[in-house]
Amino acid sequence: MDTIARTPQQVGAGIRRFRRQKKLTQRDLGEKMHARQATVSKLEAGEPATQLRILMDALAGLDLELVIRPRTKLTAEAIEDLF
Amino acid sequence: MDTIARTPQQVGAGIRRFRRQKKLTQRDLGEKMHARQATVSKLEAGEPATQLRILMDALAGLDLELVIRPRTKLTAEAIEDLF
DNA sequence: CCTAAATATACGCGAAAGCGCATAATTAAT
DNA sequence: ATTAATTATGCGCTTTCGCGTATATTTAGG
Repeated sequence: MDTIARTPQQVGAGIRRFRRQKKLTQRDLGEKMHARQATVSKLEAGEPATQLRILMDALAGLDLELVIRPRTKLTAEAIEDLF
Repeated sequence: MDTIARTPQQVGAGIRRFRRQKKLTQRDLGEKMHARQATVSKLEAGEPATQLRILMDALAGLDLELVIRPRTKLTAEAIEDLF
């Protein structure tokens, strides 16, 4: 359900997962957050220079939020999530 | 303990909170993540154009991770965290 | 108080974002 | 197989990063 992310790639993958779960296209999400489809594409690809604003706007558009917390010891299940 | 973030400002505030908890200066964190003290300053200030790479490097430097999850209904306690 | 430490801010630079616009390339559906 | 839908990429442009370097400004200690 929740997604753990430690790299830009994992952040992008998480966004994509939730977007698809809500049956939205990149264009749909882009409109909600006033960004181009191409920008959503780069975010989901894990482009490391993506701006924080883009990430937070995407999260808002998907009704998601971030939690910042100490790194957890990875369980077998969590390790799967990283791939 | 964990920090909820829905805006760049809240992300920055969370980073700052954890950094101070670990008794690190912006310079210390900057060295760990190969970034300037000034860059850490902007991240913590919630500069919305901060790059995702900078955020993830800071989290790694503080041994933190992100969780992406559906927005929660805010409890009284969580509301406090947002300020 | 005074000073040292920590944080915020500034300038010039090269690199790259996100933009509008447009089009490949890939995937899904019939 | 075809076609439609979705996603990835490209170009020229403006904007802003993060960098090195340096300096205000604020905060914490003695």
